[in-house]
Parts: sequence; structure tokens; C-alpha cells
Amino acid sequence: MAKAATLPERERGVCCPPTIKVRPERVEGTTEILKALADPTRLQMAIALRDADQPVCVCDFTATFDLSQPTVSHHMARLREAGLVEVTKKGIWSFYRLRSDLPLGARRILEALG
Amino acid sequence: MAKAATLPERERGVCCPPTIKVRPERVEGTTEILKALADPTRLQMAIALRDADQPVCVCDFTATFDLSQPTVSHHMARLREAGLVEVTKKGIWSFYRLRSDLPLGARRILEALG
DNA sequence: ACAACGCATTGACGGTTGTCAATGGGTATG
DNA sequence: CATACCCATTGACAACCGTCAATGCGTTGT
Repeated sequence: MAKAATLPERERGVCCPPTIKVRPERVEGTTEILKALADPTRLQMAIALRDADQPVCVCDFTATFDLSQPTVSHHMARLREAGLVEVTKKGIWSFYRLRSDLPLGARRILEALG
Repeated sequence: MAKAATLPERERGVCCPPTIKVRPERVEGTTEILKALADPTRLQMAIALRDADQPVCVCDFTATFDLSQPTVSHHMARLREAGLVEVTKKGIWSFYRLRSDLPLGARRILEALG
């Protein structure tokens, strides 16, 4: 991550396209994860799930954030569609936790947060 | 990041709001960074800048991505407004690089990508 | 002076997003 | 059965986002 202090010498009309080393499919996947986390509510939900030692039920999030229940449910659905969390129903409650088979890339991003 | 396999026992009408340990201001800042990175083009731009050993000029990105020049300029502006990159003008060219005084949180997220 | 280049800004457009009210379905309790 | 609770889905709406065409401005070369 070191940067040269000097600026490159350039010639008019000649550009130097940087090499994109990330595979396109990976770009798309990473973007989806970032979009799922790029919301204050979902970010806090994801961090809470990451740090929780037990699955968290939806009513807890509804009690935590000043949002309507459908909105909380909507955010959980987005985290689920992004492949970040999984849900287990027990009685009336829905318990969420981070997916156990979380890809390494997703795990690294989650651990970089907070 | 370990999860208990068993689900908590719950009682109707009683919720257990998880403790949010992240400071609200930090949530907002992190969200802004994630929103800035949650686009395929900007993600690749940021990774390219992170891995570049020299500042990259805008025309290089314009040549790399199949997007109009205003769109590329717009994306660079968003990365700049998020505090991720800084620009130095030299002659006709604008060279971008990661901000030298990047906060630790932003740096950790960037290094978790790709 | 004039033309060419690099880049930012503006305006406009369709698509996406965050939010809520209303509704419905499933599960436990009286 | 009836009620209360938990949760997901739908529909609607304003706000935001990604993109391009057009324009403007500063710099360089002829």
C-alpha cells in the first residue's frame, strides 16, 4: 500500500489503463456484499450478529432500532439474499445468525467492520 | 465469531435487544465508506488505487471501464467525497491516489477487499 | 490565436432503495 | 374457538443512484 510521492510523466493522448486483477465474477459478488452492508441499520445488524454468541431473534432488532417491524424484516431479508445470514424458526420466533459457510471474502469484510 | 448451535429460550412479549457497541458516529462514517465502495466500478477503482505504486490519472480509468468520461469523473468524485482518495493536478491530468491520512477503519475495509 | 486534449459540472432519465401502513399466515395461550 | 404474538409480504411513495449528452473551463501544442 505504499505510494510514490512523484507523479508519473505522461504524454498527450496516451493512457495507461491499470491492470484489473480482480476477477469480474468476484467483483459482482463483493459489490453485493458491500451493498448489503452499506446501510446504517444493516451494518449494525451484521456487526451484532457477528459479535453475538447466540442467534438473535427479529423481535430483538425490532426493539433495538426505531423502525417498523416490516422494515426490520426487509433488512433481514436483504442480508439473507446477500448470503450473509441464515434463519432458523423456532416456535413464533425467527433466529438469525451469520451463515456458517460464509465465504472467506465475506468473512474478511465483516471482520474489518466496527 | 463462534456461534452456539442451540437456540435461546424465549418468553412471549419479552425481547432482548442486543447491545450495540459501535458508536453512532462511527456507524455513519463506515456506512458512507461502504456506500462509496458498493458499486462495481468504484470497487475496482479503489482496489486499483490501493494496489497501484503510482497515482492513476482519470484518463486511465476512462480507458479501462466502458463508461463515459463524465460517469468516471462522477465516480471519482464520490470516492473523494467519502474521504477515500485525493487528487493532484499536473498539467492537463488529474492523478488520484488513496488518501495518505486514511483512517484505520477505512484502511481495514480496503485491505479486506479483492 | 486557434485547435486539441483532459476533466468537472449540469441536467435529465430510468432504476433502485428505505420506509411505512395494511394485510395475511403461522404459533402459542386462555 | 378466540385472542395475542411474531414475522413476512405487498403496495405505495419519496429519495437516492448510475448513466449519458451537452456544456464549460483550464492547459498544452501548433
